[in-house]
Amino acid sequence: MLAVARELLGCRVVHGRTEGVIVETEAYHHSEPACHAFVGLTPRTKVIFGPPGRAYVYRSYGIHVMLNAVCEPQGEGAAVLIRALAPLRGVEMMRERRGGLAREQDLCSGPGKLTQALGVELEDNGSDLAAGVVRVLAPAPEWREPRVLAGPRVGITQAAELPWRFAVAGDPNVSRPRPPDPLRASRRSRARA
DNA sequence: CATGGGATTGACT
DNA sequence: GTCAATCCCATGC
Repeated sequence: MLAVARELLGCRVVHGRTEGVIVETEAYHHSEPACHAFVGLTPRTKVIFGPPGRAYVYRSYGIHVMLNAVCEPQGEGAAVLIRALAPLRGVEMMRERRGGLAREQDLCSGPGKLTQALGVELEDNGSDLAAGVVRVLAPAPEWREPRVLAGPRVGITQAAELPWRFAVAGDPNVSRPRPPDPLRASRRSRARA
């Protein structure tokens, strides 16, 4: 599951004529309390315990739609939350859906933002990410093996210490707060000293 | 059937 | 930095 969260970085998400490159993910597993599947098998968590390669889509805080990729074999509750994309295609459509924002890096820089920009709906819950309305495709050559930063997950109160958030280093579309980049940090401390 | 919490965002101070 | 918006669903009476 952690390997999947890393490998999804650089992959593309396609919905209709809109497409983006995944630059930030978070892993969740039924063995830890931040995961919806922690409570066991219920109508809500059924998809997370189901076969891998499906979309787990749900509404958060009554407002935002979240998109996850289910992983691990059926019976094991694990999913990777897709937290940010680099817009690739259909940028004008994304802008319209997001309310005409000017900056491209504000279109998909958060889990609720990217579903709004792509038009992902709650009805996409349980759909096949290889053949459904929402698809995940292999990375383009230039997005293979990006430099990856890991850090604690965002916006949770349970199991907050697990470093299960992954982001492409230096990408402007990564949501805030950004995981610290060791290279930049060392340069800054050198400049200060 | 009523209640409460949550993997967020944007507007405001 | 704070705060409200807003709804699905698990849980408890």
